[in-house]
Amino acid sequence: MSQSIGISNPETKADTPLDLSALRTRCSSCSMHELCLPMGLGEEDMNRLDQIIGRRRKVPRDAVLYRMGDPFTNLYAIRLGHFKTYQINREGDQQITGFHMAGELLGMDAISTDRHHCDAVALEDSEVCEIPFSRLEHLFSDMPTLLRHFHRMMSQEITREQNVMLLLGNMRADQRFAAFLMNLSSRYATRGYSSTSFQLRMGREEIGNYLSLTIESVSRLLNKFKKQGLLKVNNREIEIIDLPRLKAIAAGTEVCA
Amino acid sequence: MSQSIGISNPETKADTPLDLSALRTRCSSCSMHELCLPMGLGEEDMNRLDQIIGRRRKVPRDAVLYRMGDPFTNLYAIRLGHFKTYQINREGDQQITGFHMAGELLGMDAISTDRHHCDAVALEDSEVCEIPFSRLEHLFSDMPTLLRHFHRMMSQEITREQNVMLLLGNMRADQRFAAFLMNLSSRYATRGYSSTSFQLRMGREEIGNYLSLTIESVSRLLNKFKKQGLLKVNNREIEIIDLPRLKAIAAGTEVCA
DNA sequence: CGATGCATTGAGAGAAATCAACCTGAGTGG
DNA sequence: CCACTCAGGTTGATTTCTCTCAATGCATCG
Repeated sequence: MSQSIGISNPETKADTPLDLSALRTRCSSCSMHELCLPMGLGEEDMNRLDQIIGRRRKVPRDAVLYRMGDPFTNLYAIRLGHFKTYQINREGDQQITGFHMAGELLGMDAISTDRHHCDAVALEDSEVCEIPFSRLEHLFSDMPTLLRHFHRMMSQEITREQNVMLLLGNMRADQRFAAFLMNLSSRYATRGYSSTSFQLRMGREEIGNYLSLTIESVSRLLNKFKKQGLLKVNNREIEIIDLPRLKAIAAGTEVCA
Repeated sequence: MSQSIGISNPETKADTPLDLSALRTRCSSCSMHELCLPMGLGEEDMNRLDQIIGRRRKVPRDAVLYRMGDPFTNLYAIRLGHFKTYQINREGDQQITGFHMAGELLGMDAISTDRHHCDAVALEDSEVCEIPFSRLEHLFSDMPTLLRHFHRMMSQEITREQNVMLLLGNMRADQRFAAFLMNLSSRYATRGYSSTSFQLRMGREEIGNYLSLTIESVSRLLNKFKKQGLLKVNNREIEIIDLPRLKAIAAGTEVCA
């Protein structure tokens, strides 16, 4: 379960010149740089940010990026792939607190205590940029644009969690599930992917855990939505047929008999 | 309902010299300065922070400090009193996202979009310090201690919300309520108040809303805890008798028959 | 091929919601 | 002073949504 992550970076292999590989991993050439930390930075500032980034590392599926209680040294920007974060309570059961995709920042909850407050695990083979927080702090003093965007990202995390609270607090099962799908849909859209056709990177159990539903309930909901012609499902492949109605269900405007 | 807040500051009355009133409202003389934004600042830095703080203003009970959608210009540090923040969904029902007390910062969720994401309402007559965010940002560049603590406070808000997610996600009614009481208890303790005897500043309905329970359930739980000798209740007056057992219930270690 | 992991489907149980009645105390006004 | 209202809180009976338990299906894999 607690698979450790190798330091291997296969990109530095024989036939590729070193600087080319370095180039490929720079912020400026990353497809996420308009969403991620370097958003809005000029070329020079982006280079300075590049220089403090420890390394880009691969995180294989199911590997742990960090664990609750680990000392906090780095933030992680997701370059590629998907992660889940979850907390574990004393009873030993976990609560998934979020699913995260490329362009998002992991680890901000650790700043307050210098220890990570949750586990982060890759849902598929992924890549992250390691951002040493103390070095990032040094940049803040003369890169106000960077600081401002960092604050926006933290604030965004706060509102994201507020929305989950709303979801867990006052939504019925069908609303929750619809809201979950709508959320994925819009996040894929901002990343330039299809908003109506995508693959779930997490299993039913993980969806259920996140939404506080049982795996059975998730299965039943998926089936109900399918029967009502709202979407097509094939294992983890989702195609949304009736986006407006699904939105309406998520909003509570429409009830799903 | 939407009571507007007067600009009145009764402290500038005749027999009190102006600078004395100014002195009384400075960070250095505020009992919360070891919890609040100025934590860890030297005298000089604290003065600089003082200078950008717009005004200290009174917020009467039930008055709205800000409303969802309002443009974001200030953060608010609570000097005195209690607030609730809540979101409203399209169906019109509200979800309380937090109860906030002196020393805490309100409005951080607004940074990401420059609009407030929730309403903030005083639960009792309260006082806040208005902190113009753009002026605060100017201070960051040469007050690293301030910036660092600001980051800690944002991070703290993220972990606070994660804990609520855990609460809403996998706790039973009695656990939620016990966890709620334990949370208040420890927060009063850090503020130098009794951890076992305090007054609830919110009604049963607000507690229920926050914990996603009905008002009836809250009432029954209160009664059950009372019968089991865990606490004494008198309207909003709470006295915790068996703190360890209440903690155990919150943790799920012990079940409350 | 059975084994294993994940997903689906059905029947029954349970925790909390809903509905409804009632209590209590503060405030109001005759 | 007492009757009245009204909001907030309590208590009891019933319902409902989702969970739990159990069986089954359906892929992948050694």
